[in-house]
Order: sequence, then structure tokens, then C-alpha cells
Amino acid sequence: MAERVLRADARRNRERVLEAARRAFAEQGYAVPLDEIAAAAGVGPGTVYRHFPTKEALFEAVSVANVQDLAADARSRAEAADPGLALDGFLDRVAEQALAKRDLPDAFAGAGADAMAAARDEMRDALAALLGKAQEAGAARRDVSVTDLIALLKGLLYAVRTDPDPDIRHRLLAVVRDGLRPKEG
Amino acid sequence: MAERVLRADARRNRERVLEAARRAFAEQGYAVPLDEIAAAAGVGPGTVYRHFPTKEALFEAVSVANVQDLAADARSRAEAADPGLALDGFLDRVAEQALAKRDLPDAFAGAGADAMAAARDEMRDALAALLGKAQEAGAARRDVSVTDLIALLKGLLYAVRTDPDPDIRHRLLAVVRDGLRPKEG
DNA sequence: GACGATACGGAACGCCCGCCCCGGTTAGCA
DNA sequence: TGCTAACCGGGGCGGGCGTTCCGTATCGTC
Repeated sequence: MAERVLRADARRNRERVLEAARRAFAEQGYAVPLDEIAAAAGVGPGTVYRHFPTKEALFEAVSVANVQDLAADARSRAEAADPGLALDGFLDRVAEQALAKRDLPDAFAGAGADAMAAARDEMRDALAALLGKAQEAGAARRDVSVTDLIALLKGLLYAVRTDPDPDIRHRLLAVVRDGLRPKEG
Repeated sequence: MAERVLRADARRNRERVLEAARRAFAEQGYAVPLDEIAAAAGVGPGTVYRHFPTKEALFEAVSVANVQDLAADARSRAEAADPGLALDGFLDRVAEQALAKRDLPDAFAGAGADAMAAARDEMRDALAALLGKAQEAGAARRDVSVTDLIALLKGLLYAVRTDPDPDIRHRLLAVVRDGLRPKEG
């Protein structure tokens, strides 16, 4: 891993491509043609391929960034005073993102390469902390695991994405939130 | 709408194509090549196009059938003695189907033609009955609508589909089920 | 300011897949 | 059993998209 130094224009273009891809994937999902991403970045398709060996690699780079963002958010919320509220807030944030990011569910599903696996682990850890504290505080039932929570998030993302009405979103969140509460007794 | 009478072999082939499409879409989603469906049906691609003007039309025919099946199930459960259990049972059934039917979420999402709209309405009515009875019986919170329930089902389908572990499925169901219960108070 | 290395752009290639067409076959009827 | 209309099969066309290639432009250095 020699980490060759990029020329200034190369680095700039790489950034533009990433930004354009982020936007394009978020709006249209993986189906967006690569040429369109290139055009949006003000760049030829060839340039995209210089920086990312394949379309999937580009998508993965974007996905990793998205998941990392979410993980960072979860991490910071885990510090909050009220773990129950923190968990709720995180759910809210996830649902909100779903509107803008058609690709997020796919990002979670990505079986792919090392970087993605690392991001997934990062996410798992952050969620484990968040969920664990909520459970200790009696704000979340103990029979759900981090894996369950991730599955729940994926479903939430998908549901919100296909039904963008904010009222529905709030009600879905309410159901999930209450479903995560411990049963009394 | 003259409803021309089909020759015996034509009717048989139509049925084969539908069955093959049902299976293929269920296993691989909409992305499955049409030639593959034709091959599975023991038929040439041309024959598929004689019966369905386009690939999307074929998919829609399959989706309508799926939604109708589900609606029929919901309708019959609405008659049950315990509305709460009936609703739970239906959720369970939906989650179970998700494993075998990758295309179901898309089916719900289908904005398309008349037949689909009709099937959707059928589904709405059936769910309205099921949910309404559960609410009257105090087994479901009153602040969720049929639309919310459908969104929930879509999410559930997606989540279960991408994480086929039966244990996770049961836990997700538990969360959703408990989330649908009325809050005590 | 000139030179080599690096990066760029976009035309072109090949593949996949939805869809059409036509020569051959089969069903239904008298 | 023979005739006609309906139907079948699969080869082939066309467009879209991922990917590659190479002549040209730009960067960074001496």
C-alpha cells in the first residue's frame, strides 16, 4: 500500500466524482448510469475509472462514507444523558435520512469488500453501545440484539423511502419505538 | 373487451409462463431476464410476448395475483374470533412470505395500471377490516391507519428478506406486534 | 521555458436484454 | 382427413450501459 501522491487536479477530480456519485446514488439508487455521474462531476467516464476500478467500487466508497456518518452519529448519541431518548433520536435521524438516500438500504446490505466490512463493524459497535445503554436504563427490551436492530433499521429505511409522507414516518417511528420498549411486568 | 377464446395450447402456455414468472420473480426479483422465464416455462420468448405485451405487464400480472392472495388471507382472518391474534397471524404470514418472494415489496410499490390499483384497493379494504376489528377489541393502537400498516408491512418484508434468519424474523415480529399494541394509560 | 510523467476526455467496443418477426407447426372443425 | 386460422420458436435487431483505449492537455520540476 504505497499511497502514491496524487497530482492536484487528480485529487480535485476524485473529490468531485465522489460528491457527484453521493448525490446521484442518493437520488436514483444504484441504477443511475455512470456516464451521468461523470457528467454531473464535469468529467469524462474515463476519469471516473481512473479513480475507481469499477462502478461497484465507486458505489461502495459512497456507501462506506454514509455508513460511517451514521456510525459517528450513533457514537455521539451514545454519550447522551438519557439513553432512551438517544436511541429514539437515532431512529429519527435514520428515518429522516431515508428520504434523501435511496441507496442506504443497499449500503447496509452490501456484502462486499474490506472497507465496507470495517464500516459495518464500526456501525455495529456504535449501535451496541447505544442499545446497551438503553437496555441498562430500562428503555429498551433486552431480547433484541444489535443484529435485530440493524434489520429493523433497514426495514424502516425501506418503508419510509417508499412512502415519504412525514405523518406516516412519525407513526412508523412511534410503532417501532414503542415496540422496542420493555414490556411491563 | 371481447375476451377472445384462446386455443387450448395457448391457454396452457399462458399458464406455464405465469407460473414460471411467479417463481422466477419470487426468487430473483424483477431483474431476472425474460428469456430465462421463457426457458423455465419451456417456451420461446416470442410466446411470452404474445400473452403479455411487455415484461412489466407480466410482472404486474404476477404481482396482482400475489397481492390478491394476501388480501384473501387478510379477509379470511378478519372473521376470526380474536382480532388481535388475527392481526398477529397475518403479520406472521407476511413475514413468512417475504422469504420466498423477493418481489413482494415491489408489488406493493407498483404504481401501475388498473388491475394493480384494484388489487391494492382490495388489500386496503381487507386490512381496514382486520385493523379496525383489532382496534375495537383494544388489541391495536388507534393512531395507526391502514396506510401506516401497509408501510409497516413493506418494511417488514424488506427487513426479513435481507436477513433471512428465522430468529431475527421472530424478534422483528415481536417488536412490530408490541409496537402496534395500544399504550396503557 | 522545456521536458517527462501523469491525468483527462470522450469516442468506441462488447455485452446483455427487452422486444419483434417470420417460417414452420398445431389445434379445432367440418 | 384435410383445411384454415391461430399459435409457436428462436434468431436477430436496437438501445443502453459498463468498461477500455489512446491522442491530447495539464501538472510539477529542473
